[in-house]
Amino acid sequence: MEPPATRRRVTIVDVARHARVSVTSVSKVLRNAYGASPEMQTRVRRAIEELGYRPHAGARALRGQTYTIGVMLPDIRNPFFPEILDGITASLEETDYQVLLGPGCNGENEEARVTEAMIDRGMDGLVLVAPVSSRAHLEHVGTAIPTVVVGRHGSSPAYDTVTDDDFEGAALVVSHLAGLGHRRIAHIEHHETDPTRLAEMPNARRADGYRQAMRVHGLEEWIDVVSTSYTQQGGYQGVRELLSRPAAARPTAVFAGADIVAIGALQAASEAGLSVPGDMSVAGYDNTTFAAFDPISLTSVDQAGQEMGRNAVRLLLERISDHGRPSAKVTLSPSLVPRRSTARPAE
Amino acid sequence: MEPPATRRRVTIVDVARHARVSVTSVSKVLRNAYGASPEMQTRVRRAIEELGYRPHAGARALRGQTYTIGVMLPDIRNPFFPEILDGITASLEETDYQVLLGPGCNGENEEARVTEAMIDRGMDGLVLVAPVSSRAHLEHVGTAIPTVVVGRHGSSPAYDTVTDDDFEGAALVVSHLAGLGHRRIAHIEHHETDPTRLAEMPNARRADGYRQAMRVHGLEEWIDVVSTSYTQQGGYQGVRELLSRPAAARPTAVFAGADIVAIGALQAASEAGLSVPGDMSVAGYDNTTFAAFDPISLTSVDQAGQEMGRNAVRLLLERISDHGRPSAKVTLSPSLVPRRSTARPAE
DNA sequence: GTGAAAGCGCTAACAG
DNA sequence: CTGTTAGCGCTTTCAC
Repeated sequence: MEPPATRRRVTIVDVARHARVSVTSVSKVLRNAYGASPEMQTRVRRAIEELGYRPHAGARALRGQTYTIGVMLPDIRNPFFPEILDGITASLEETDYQVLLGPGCNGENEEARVTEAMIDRGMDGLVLVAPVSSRAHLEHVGTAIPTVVVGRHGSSPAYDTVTDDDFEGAALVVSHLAGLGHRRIAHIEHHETDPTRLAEMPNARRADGYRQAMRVHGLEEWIDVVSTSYTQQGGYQGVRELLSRPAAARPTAVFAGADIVAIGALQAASEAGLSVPGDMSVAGYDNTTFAAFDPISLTSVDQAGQEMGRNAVRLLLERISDHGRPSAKVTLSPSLVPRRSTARPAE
Repeated sequence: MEPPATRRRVTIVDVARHARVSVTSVSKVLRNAYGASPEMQTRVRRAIEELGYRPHAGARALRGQTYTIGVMLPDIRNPFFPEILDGITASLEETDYQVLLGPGCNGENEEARVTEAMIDRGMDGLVLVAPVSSRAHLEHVGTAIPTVVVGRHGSSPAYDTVTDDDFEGAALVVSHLAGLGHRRIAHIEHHETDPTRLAEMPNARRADGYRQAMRVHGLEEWIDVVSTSYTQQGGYQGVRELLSRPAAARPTAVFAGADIVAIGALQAASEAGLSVPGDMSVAGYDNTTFAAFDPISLTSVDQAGQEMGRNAVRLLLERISDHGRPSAKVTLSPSLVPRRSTARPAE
């Protein structure tokens, strides 16, 4: 089966000729720019319609905008991130902007490859969700192109920031569990050593929030953090480690730093013959659809991902239209969603 | 905090000047084109390195390639699709190509918006995963730009195709359940009315495969298809409907057309007080990480998503380098992964 | 083997 | 309000 040949693209010149106007006028109509009479507008729009014209983004990139927003998600498998994405795409739906995503990244090198690819493709703005890159790289990106960093603490003049109050979110979980009567509450965190990330990444803030809340509730002596990673595997290993201890040192409740971690934690508990919440309470973070899944029914912290996405777009569009405006930071408040995976500890 | 000003980009002219050669030579080195001496190559590469030059994709788009591959995924929440994506990105890792994803689509209009945006951005090739668009639109896309359609049956001269043998996959499930002694095996499908999609979409093929396999096993009289959708909600509704029947007409096993459907099915069974597999066996399709999750342990069909992605890239690169080559179709064989959610029916 | 120059489709400065 | 035109950064003839 021979593939059919491709036809030449319709250009702005074709439209201008067909509408019997200049290319400038067509360009103005395309960009809703000032200085095109209503009748000219309708003529041009009709010609565009009739010819099926669409502007070539590459050509636009050389002179102006491409009407493209790049979004970088760290892990497409983590069910929390689609929420942010939904907020972003919904906000952009009625505009001329198009969203394109980078493929999942794990590590600074891949992030750099993706962000640079987006810059090279003349994108008008970037939304970076929970990037792990160094502060210096983020500022490099923010300097080259309007950028919003989502889900990372610490602000910069070079980019805007939208974040959840992870410190408070962790406190909500600890308060909930302490209120149920738990004392030995353990936390499974994503291991972090880099000093910048230790200060800025959500996982580090959740661990800090956990420690602080434990102190506030007078549970200082039970502070118990297991360092693995924010993956299913990390949760599994974390609970295995907790269960390998002498019975008296085992926690009655586990606060997993993310729902995906809680999944692995539940798996390890199940394999060890423990019932949840009978033998052990488990709480997560992100309030993903998985947490709401009835047979699991995981207590979790809701971060309002869509709201984060909407805010990111608002800031980004503001900055695109005014490159000079001072950088801004938006912090949203999380809320706890109690479900059946947490209950009073056994006597 | 005032954002710092952006510097002018390094261009090919800067590189040429710095290396004391012509822009033509630099261009040749960039594209590994014929006609550049080894010493010229090293000089140019050194200049590129020293200046931190990266070619502007928009400018390239006007004359040649952009080294960008667009991937359209139908639903970022379905955990099967990341597998395909992994196969794609892994195959492209060592090349100069960059992958960009379209945001999740639901419906023909959104798909058209995304595919056209990708064409307008001068992408070199497209991988469309389980698109719902009309055949005509797919051919329109395939005519404009090298395209591989993944997970959809029916081939075309305008694009290449990679697909799983969904018909066989469904048969594997039915054979497994029939082998366990089940007679009343129900199937939850994604409702489809469009004639093209009825012939080409995987969900329709799975339903056909189910019916055919039931006949082969002499279970014709128990054929029982519930039409909902390939979502968690669809699975939930499907089982609710099955359970609303008189006891004698209820199935002892349910074949959900996708793991995400099985999730909802399990939820409905759980709410109805049924144990799985004690009171009802449940099987899915896609072998997602969720299926392997121990507390669930869902019997499922493995589609080798990464293999699909790798094949898609291979076909795409072939076609990019030879637009005229006849279109190809690759069909992969699925395999069954039995787990604890299926067992012999109760007496 | 190397380089000068045309031109891809668009935007924006400028002239009318 | 409308049109002419230079030029964005690159690839690609076509001379040399």
